[in-house]
Amino acid sequence: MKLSDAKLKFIDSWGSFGTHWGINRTMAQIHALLLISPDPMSQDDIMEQLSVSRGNVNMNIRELIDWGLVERTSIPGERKEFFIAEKDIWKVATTIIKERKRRELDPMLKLMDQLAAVEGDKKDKEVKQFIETMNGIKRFGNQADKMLDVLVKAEESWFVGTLMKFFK
Amino acid sequence: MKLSDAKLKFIDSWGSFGTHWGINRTMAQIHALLLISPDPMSQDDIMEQLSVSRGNVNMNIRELIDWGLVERTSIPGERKEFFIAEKDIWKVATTIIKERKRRELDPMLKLMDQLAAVEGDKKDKEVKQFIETMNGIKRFGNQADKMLDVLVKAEESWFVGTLMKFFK
DNA sequence: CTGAATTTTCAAATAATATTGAAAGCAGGA
DNA sequence: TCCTGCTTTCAATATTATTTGAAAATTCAG
Repeated sequence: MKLSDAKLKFIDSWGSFGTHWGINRTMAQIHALLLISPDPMSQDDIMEQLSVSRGNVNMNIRELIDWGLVERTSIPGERKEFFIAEKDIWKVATTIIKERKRRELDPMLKLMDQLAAVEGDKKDKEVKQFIETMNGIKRFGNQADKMLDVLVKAEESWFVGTLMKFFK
Repeated sequence: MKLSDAKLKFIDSWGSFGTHWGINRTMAQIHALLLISPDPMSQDDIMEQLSVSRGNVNMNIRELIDWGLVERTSIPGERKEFFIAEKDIWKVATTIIKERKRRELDPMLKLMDQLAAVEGDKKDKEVKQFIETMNGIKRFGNQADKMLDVLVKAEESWFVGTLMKFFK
């Protein structure tokens, strides 16, 4: 397969992969494009490569920066802004985990805490099942939370070396 | 908070939580409803509680069964089918992990294998960065894959007891 | 300060996705 | 077999999410 085809295929797949995980297609595609680009790219470069509008690129780049996956950079002599992606996949993954945990898991667990305090007769099977479900989610969520914290803080080398050996 | 309010809140939140993870709102809501229901529910029960159409309930229930999160059951004397959700959150989570791994991670890694074999001069920085990115994703993906396999096979008690202690 | 280059915003248009509901399908009882 | 109650399908419709593009804002060199 030629590089140009492989690039297209990768960008396309990373895009659909993203949509299955609640990330919009263009954002994932821009990320893919920057991941495989050895040099910084401008908004115009991205617009051209992906055939999307300036506004779209602008918004999604901002989002990527917000997530900590992309950063602005400048090229001496150029007026435009350029962008570059974090290339270390381990860092990419831990960044995403950290952000999603903060944005979604943490608030969810907070809510479960409130809901587990529902009033009502704990002998009533409706009430009982509800509380049990909330507690189950809380328990699991807190475990996941702790585990992800450790994972995110761990160095890749430590993680791979020690944990993998431990695991089998 | 009253049980009725808490239920609504939970169903609603589980629904939006789902949409952030590539799961459709109604499917997540049906799952939520069944999770907190101590008794099996029929399609009609679900339609009524969530105010959605029969077709919608039917399709999403099928999907949930497909995922292994819900199963059909019957109530003696009743002609209708009833449905019940797996209540053990640990099992729910490992089922979801297993399925998503199979449906998304595994195919992605297979693709990366193909793409990493791109033809072209490995001295060329475009080719080099592309291959490095593919390899990075593969390496990470394979680790995640192995780790998730262990996780999915592990018993909750073992996992919590041993791994958590290890993790500190 | 001026104006050209660049970036940002956001209402409107478009595209993608989910939902409805009526018709078709199916299973069991009489 | 035919009827009845229930389930499934799917084209039409509605909803939600994404994208566009032109105007406004910003930046910066001269």
